[in-house]
Amino acid sequence: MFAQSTTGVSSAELAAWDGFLRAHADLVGRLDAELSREHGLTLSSYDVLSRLAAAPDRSMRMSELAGVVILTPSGLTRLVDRLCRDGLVRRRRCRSDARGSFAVLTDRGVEVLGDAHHTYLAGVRSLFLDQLSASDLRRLASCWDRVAQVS
Amino acid sequence: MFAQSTTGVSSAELAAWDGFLRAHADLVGRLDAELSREHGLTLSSYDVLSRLAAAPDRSMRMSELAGVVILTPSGLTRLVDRLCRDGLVRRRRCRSDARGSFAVLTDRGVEVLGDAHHTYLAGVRSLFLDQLSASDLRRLASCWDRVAQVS
DNA sequence: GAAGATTGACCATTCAATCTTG
DNA sequence: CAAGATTGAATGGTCAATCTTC
Repeated sequence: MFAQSTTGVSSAELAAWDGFLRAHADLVGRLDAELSREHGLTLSSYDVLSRLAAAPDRSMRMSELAGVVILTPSGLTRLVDRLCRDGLVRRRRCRSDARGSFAVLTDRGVEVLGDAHHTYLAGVRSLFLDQLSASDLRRLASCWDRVAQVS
Repeated sequence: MFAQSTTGVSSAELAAWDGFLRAHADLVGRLDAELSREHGLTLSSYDVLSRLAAAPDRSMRMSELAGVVILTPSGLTRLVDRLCRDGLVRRRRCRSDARGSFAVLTDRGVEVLGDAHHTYLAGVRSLFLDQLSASDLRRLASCWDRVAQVS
C-alpha cells in the first residue's frame, strides 16, 4: 500500500509500514482461506473458539470475550449467533447478573476446534514463524509492545 | 488473538504473532477512523488515490491497480465506482485494448488527497514510526521480505 | 443513568458467473 | 478459449439506537 509520494516517509520507513500492511493481508488471507476450506471456520471464529477453549468451564462472558477478540461487541454477538447456529457454541444466562450472557463451547465445538487447531498452527508456523529467527520474534514482540501503548 | 492452548507455540512466538494481529487491527482502526472522520476517506480509498497520484498521467489500468492495492479486482471496481460518484476519480477507456479501463485521478481527487496525506502521514508517524528505532524498521522490513515470499 | 447485550440499517468486500474483446 | 472488467448474490462487519437490568 501507499506509494511514496513527494513528502515525508523515507524508503526504509515505507518498507516497514507498507510491508506490514501487505504481510498482514497476505498472511491473514491465506490462513483464512485454508481454515475456511478445510474446517468451515474464519479466523475470527477460530479466535473466539480458541479463547473459549482456554477459559474455565469453556465459557466466557460476552463482554469479556469482546474485550480480547478483534471484534466490536455487536460483531461478536453476530459471530456467536452463527457459531450457535452451527452448534459449536451455546449461550448461557448469567446467574449473578441477569444482564450478562455467557458463550460456552460445546463438545462439537471442542472437536472442530481440535481439527482446526492443527491447520492453524501449521499455517502460522510455515508462513510466519519458520521464516523468522528467534531474535526476529523477540524484536517483533517488542515493537508491538511499543506500538500498542500509544495514548 | 488466539490464546495459547496446549500445543505448539512458545510464548515468544505467540507474542510475535498475536501482537502482529492486534497491532494491525489497532493501527488500521485508528488510521481509518481518523481519515474517515476528517476527510471522508477509508484507508483503501487513500491507497487507491495515492497510487494514482504517483502514476504517470495520474492514471492506471484497473488490472494494474488491482495488482498493487489490497483488494480483489471486483473490490477495486466497487471502490472506484464510489470514488467516481464522489468526483475524485473518473474512468477512461483504453485506446489500444478495448477491454481495458483506466482510473484517472481528478483535480478534486488531487486536492482531497493532498489534505488527507497530512493526516495519514502524521498518523503513521505518531502511531508507528515514532515508536520504533531505525534498527527496528530495518528489521521489520527484512521480516516482511521473508514472510512475503513463501511459496 | 450506566452497563451488558442485542438489533436494525447499512456498508465494504468477496466469490462465482457473466460480458466483451483479444 | 483467455484476459480485463464488471455484476448479482451473499457474507461479515460496523455504528447508533434500543432493551433490560444494575
